[in-house]
Amino acid sequence: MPQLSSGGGDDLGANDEMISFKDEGEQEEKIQENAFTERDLADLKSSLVNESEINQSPNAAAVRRGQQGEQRGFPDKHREHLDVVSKQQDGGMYKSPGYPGYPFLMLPDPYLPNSSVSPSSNKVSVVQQSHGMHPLTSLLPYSNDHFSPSSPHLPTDMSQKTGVHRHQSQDLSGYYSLPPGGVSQITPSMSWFSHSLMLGPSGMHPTGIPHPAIVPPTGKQDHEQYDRSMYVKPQMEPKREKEPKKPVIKKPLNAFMLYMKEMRAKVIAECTLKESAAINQILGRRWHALTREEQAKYYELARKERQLHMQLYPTWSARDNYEAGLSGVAGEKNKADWGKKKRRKREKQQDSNTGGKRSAFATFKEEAAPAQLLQI
DNA sequence: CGCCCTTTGAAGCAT
DNA sequence: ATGCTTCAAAGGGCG
Repeated sequence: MPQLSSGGGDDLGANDEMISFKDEGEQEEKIQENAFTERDLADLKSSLVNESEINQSPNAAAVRRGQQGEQRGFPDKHREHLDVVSKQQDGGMYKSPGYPGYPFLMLPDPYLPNSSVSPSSNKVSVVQQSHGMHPLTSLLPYSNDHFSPSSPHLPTDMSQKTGVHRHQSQDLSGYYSLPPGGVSQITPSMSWFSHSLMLGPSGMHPTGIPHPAIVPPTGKQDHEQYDRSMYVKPQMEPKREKEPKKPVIKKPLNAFMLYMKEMRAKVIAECTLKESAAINQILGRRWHALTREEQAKYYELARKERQLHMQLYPTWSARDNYEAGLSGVAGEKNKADWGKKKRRKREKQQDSNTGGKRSAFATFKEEAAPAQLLQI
């Protein structure tokens, strides 16, 4: 996470990051900044008054987030808050989940332990949603009641302590049919997860059907790729003859990623841009413009995804994907590649510090009249 | 073909 | 403890 600016004054941290952007969208930027500064006081107050405003004070939600510093502080604060909340709800987190619509809670009965699952339903679910449509999207728009304990869908024994244990709970395995040894055998990755939740238990279905989350370790995995390879054409892998590569369990999506997934399509529709880098910039700005309450929804979702991810893959570590890289194979070569990548990044940073050449994309941004984007 | 770009946040690693 | 790095998604651009 972006390091919290320790109150170091610049709270518009984004400014630095957005310099080139600012040129283009100065007007909009100003408007937004003003709005932020205006909100600052109120924001500060509200945060001092009650960090649980999310649940308790809808009005406070109107208070928008302030400058970057505070914005950056929020997630942590909020996380604390969420922890508190989850502690409060504990024992009840999955018993009475805050999000009725959360995939976790959307497990269709057929996927519950004693139910049978029709292959067809599985197949359908498996199809990647139209791009930009995160499976979670269906949960959104969230309403306040997303935060109110309510769902009866989950078994009481799903409850857990806030600090989610890394070991497999019996209950879960019951629901997700995790193989006893674990994770290495099931490898849904996160789209994964949301998918799995909607589909039913786990990437590896009780029936043994793999999940789209299981990312083939063949370089950049996109959904299409694993949707196809994992579900549609299981037999269509001529290359695969080599040796079964270890699938990659992907990182759970963080709040912003979830937000992006949901909003991307919308943004793309609103402006005709397709370039992800540009879209992401817009989304980043929009993210900052969200109210705390709005963001809280995503933080909460992300937290739940992480928890479920931990439960599904107790032994998984983000580190696995470090060394494995996108290839999914943790070998010497990949370690080497990893090193290269690392080096590249450092070089890049040095470059930018020393006023290195600008990226082609920067140029694109300037030329592409981002005013259009900024409006969005 | 495969990396880059771009965003934020989580997690791992290095100091 | 703090700061840096990588990786999550996405898809056009580019060498």
